[in-house]
Amino acid sequence: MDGTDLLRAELRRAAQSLGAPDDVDPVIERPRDPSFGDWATSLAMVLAKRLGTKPRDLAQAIIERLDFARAGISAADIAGPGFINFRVAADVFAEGLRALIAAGDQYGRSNAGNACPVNIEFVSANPTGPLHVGHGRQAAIGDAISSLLGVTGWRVTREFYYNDAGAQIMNLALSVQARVRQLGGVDAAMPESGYHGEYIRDLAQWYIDEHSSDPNADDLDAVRQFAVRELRREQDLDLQAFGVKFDVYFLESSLYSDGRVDDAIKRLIAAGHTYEKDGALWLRTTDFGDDKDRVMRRSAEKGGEPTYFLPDVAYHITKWERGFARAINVQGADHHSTVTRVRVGLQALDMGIPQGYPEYVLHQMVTVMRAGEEVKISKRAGSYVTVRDLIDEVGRDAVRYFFLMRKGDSQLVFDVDVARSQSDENPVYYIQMAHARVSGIFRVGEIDATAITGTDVDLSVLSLPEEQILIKALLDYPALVAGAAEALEPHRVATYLHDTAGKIHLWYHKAHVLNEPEPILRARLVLARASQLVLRNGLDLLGITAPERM
RNA sequence: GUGCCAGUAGCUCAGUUGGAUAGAGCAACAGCCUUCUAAGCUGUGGGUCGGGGGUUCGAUUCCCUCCUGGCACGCCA
Repeated sequence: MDGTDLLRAELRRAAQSLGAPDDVDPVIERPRDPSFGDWATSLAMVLAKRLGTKPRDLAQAIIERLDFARAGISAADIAGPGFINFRVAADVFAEGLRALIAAGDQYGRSNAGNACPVNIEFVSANPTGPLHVGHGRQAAIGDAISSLLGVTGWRVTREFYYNDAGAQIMNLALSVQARVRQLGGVDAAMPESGYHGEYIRDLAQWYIDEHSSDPNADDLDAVRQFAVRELRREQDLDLQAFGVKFDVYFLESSLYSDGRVDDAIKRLIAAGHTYEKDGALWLRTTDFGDDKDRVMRRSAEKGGEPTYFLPDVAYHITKWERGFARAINVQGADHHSTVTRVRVGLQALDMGIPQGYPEYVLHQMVTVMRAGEEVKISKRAGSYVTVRDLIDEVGRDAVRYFFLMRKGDSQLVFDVDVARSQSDENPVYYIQMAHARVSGIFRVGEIDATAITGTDVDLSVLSLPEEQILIKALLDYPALVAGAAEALEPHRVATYLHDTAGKIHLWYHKAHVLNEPEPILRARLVLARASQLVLRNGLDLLGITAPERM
């Protein structure tokens, strides 16, 4: 509800009376320059050619057929090549502000999702090391998307998938084993593609401390379980420090232990899209648009094990069968190649899963700069910046905002030195400061903000340009949230908040509240309360705190 | 070679799904604290929207092509 529904309906009616087709859908937007009006439409320019008239003439004809009262406007005029600019009737803003405050922390919510269950998988780091900056970006984006879908009416499950089976885990176990033996004075070699991070040495030491009966780490299975458990614990601490909570932790190993991987093979074979070649079992993914067929199960001489893509398919079958009509995977762009394969694998089952299932939100890589040089992120080489490092250095709120302020599909340069040295000038403080300032009005004035309603207050005295601009921005919030949720783009919220915070600072600077004459005081308190609520709700979506004072 | 993403101010990035004079932050320069927080505000300078074609009333946005950077293309995960 952004208040344009009535206007849109009126425009449609007027256009149709002039011969426009039934499906005409007028685009209504904010004019670039606020002095043009409150809303604008390009309708006349879009329709002019089809109706065989000049844009400005058509605009005039449309205006003449508009019922201003029903559309909730007080004026309409033609500008430029054929725009129609509208002024909203004064009481529309006043009613909007009252509705905003009445909604409180519910302001911005909608019901687009209709309580439909949606699974959002993110982070899903292998338990082979601490979470690095790339995981941080993913955690911030995934959590924010979850929140966005939550407030737009979806029933959200946040899920973390542990790849705790397979070759990488074996690598991890062998790496720890080698370090244990080295600590014991044995000249043990690290595995070919082992993990060289410092934390492996720590793990080895802990293993020795806790397993006195196995000083040489001969029990590889015990080493593996120990390492996975400890690293999961570390990752949990990282996520906790970042304020991210998951509803479900799904273990890849469970897919094997409860037979779902085998089951997936049987179902794919039964569906008839498989064949054997060179001793391996293949899936004819080219039938579904892939550029080449994929191996599902290796040949005997290669071990006869399923390839990674099979548990991926089995895993996504569980999402579908657990009732998630919608599944969203937030992953780094380096996982791009899995998108087609997972979807194609699900299609090959012929079990009615939609073609675009699951949806993917791929974010581009994070480049870390330190001391003017790029830090290569490599778990195996052991050089990278962890999420915990960043949080310790610049704070949780700033890290969250930094990861969310850019579009996911552009690369992100995280300069650790800049983030640290300029933490006081990080944009997030600008937003939080706006919240602290309007909160300060209530604190200093000893006024209960929650008692503000706006009823019985004459809001027409909010006539400063800064006030009109701010009111419009606040009333845009629900549409902004709906758009960001639909596009799965939380950075829009970050951009909006920064923009709106600027309008609040401007207003705060220009217009005093306390000690003003009663009518102005009362009206401005309403605007302060509305500003506070929008900032608070928006920051909450991004997982960022809204301090009352700074 | 193929596919995906990106290229916008000195730097980092937005740009409401094709609209009006392309915007922020940082950096630079000049100002504003007896008044609810100066972590703020005001002003100045800064652009071939990577290049070239096309589509149309209108293109940073859509299509084609080329250039540059990133990622991915395995019986690795």
